[in-house]
Amino acid sequence: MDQQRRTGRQLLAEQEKLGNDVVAVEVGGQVFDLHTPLPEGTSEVRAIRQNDPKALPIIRHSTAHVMADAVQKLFPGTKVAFGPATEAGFFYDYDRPGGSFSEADLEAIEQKMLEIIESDSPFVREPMAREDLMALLSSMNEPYKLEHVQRLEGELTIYRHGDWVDLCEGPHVPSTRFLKAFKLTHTAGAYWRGDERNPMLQRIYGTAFASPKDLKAHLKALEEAKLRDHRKVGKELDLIAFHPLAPASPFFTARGARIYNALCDYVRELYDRHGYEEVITPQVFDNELFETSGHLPAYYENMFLAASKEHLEKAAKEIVEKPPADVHACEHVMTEHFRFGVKPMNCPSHCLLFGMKRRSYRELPLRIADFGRLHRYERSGVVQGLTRVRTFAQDDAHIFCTQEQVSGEIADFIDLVHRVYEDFAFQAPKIYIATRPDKRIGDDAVWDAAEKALIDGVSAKGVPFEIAEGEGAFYGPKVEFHLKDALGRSWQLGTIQADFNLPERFDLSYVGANNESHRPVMLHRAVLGSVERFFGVLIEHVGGNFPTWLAPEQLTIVTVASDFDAFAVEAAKELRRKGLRVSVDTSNERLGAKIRAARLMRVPYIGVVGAKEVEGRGLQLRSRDLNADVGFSTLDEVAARLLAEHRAPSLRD
RNA sequence: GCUGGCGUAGCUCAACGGUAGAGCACCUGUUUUGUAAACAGGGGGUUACGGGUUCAAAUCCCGUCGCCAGCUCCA
Repeated sequence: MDQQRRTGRQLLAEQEKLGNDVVAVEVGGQVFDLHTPLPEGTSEVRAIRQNDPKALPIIRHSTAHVMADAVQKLFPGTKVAFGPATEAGFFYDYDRPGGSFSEADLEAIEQKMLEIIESDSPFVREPMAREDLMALLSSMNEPYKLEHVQRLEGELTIYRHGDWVDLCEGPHVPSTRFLKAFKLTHTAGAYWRGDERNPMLQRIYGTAFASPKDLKAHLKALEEAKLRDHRKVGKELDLIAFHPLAPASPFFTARGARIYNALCDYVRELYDRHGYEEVITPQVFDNELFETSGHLPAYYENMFLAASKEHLEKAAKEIVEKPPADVHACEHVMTEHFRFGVKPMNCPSHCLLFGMKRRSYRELPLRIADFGRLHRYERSGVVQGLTRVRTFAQDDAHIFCTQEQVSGEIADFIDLVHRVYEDFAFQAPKIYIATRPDKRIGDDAVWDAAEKALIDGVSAKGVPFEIAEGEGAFYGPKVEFHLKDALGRSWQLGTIQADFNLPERFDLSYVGANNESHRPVMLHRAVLGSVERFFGVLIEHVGGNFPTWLAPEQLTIVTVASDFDAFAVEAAKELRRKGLRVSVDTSNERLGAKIRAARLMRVPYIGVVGAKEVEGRGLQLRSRDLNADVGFSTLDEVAARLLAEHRAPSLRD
């Protein structure tokens, strides 16, 4: 090794900074193994120690190698594919001749991994010429790695530990003994290279940390997150229900509907202040609409089609009289006769509405809002609680405006989104700009303009964003606002999308100041996004403890004994007259049991009524959020206190 | 849709080839109660559905439906 290119280990040793907790080194933002020669002339390095955040992906990736080693030792003939570190741990994909891995297999693998870690085998990096590497992978009978190497460019390296070898660019921990805390968590199928046309491999997920303490904390956090799962909490609090006869289609119970409507009413108040007009549009349309909008060509597999008996008869008749040549032709005959489609989005009907009248530039920007129910057919494997359903409503609106108005509308909308998320005490959302997908309508020049409009609009606000390549809607690019659920899964909620395509397809126009006809731009936007999804994420965010302004029941009045029931009922009536949501528990239970019941339902306030309260015409009030008895209050004081929290924070006077 | 797992009372779970059970919830009674569970009694199940194996199936096998974790796809 030449003098100029020393390793991180050598450098740190010279500087007496080499502890036994150093995992790797960082030079100018790049991470190297301790034993890898650093770029020429490097004299300053930063040691990445075990507790450094940058150590985590290294530890996890190295653990993935050890897992793959263990798997191949235990299950000969198993081939390996990819095995990266992820946000929460790592995985490795395998092609196992015998099929999948069981729970028992995972335990055996963990045991074998412990042996490998115990052996304290150094990870060794080895640059290799392409031909040698391909020969090596062929001899190892690793077709996936071989295929991968053919796609790779630049310097190729392998990593060894013990007798195990993997095509890998590193970096890795110095030796297996640095892996001190790991757990294999679950298995899953995963397509090779993420493409569903490819064979499905077996994936084993695991996680690893610098110390057993960190691992334990992580596993505990996962357990706690599970307790917040909106499917569990939503059921416990009697907010939502599902029935097998309506798969992926939530029922909102009376309590859940209260919250649902409170969310919509909240948005309606904002609409009043931001110049939106709410409309109501049909559910089912002649499919000609969806031909025009592009949904049938580009969104067909997500649409529910609807047919009447007459349509079915006509289709049947044609099929009997002129039998179609194949399945495809038969499908065509049927869809030709199934005249109706259930709307999957509101935009087509809003285009119809815009086009029904001669429009003036004076009307623009025209902001049309719609809580219309949408139906989208989602494949059975993708649905999930409230966050991915087949029927939902959005706090949807379409803004028809001039080119010049676009950036102003985007800026206003971003303000609106941030204000709303603050009202729900969410962290600032992560913003993505989703660009043109492969499956799309419209010319590239139009997409160029639309993408530029969004990027300019967001940039003007100075908020950070990332580009999500190819993730746009089929009709236009999107700005997406993402929040995470209790399990750390990220969901798109709000969005604003620039659309130059639909106005074109619907031939929309307005009369300008110059008395000439112009094409409007259309912005699709939603703040909550899907109300269903927002509800689900919100349940998890508040852990079922809905703030007073959303709580289905704001106050439960409980009586100490049945003698006081009459006053309790009277008090509830009086408070309800003031617009509060109040219930009375007159069940034949002891006070403690009634309090417990109300607390389990996460009611923000509990009011106890006994002899003293009847006499003073008030309640002994307990606050859920303060977790304390707040003392005696007259009914007027109770009303004032609750009414102060009765509206969203930003709407309070 | 794909891979794997799961489906027993309203809920949480037991029984894992040999008579379907518990706690909570529910109903009825007793109790009149002061801040997280009073006591007693009672009702409730074609073990998701359909088929098969077996003297015997909740239990084993096949199919359908649904749910869960991922993958692919998306608000």
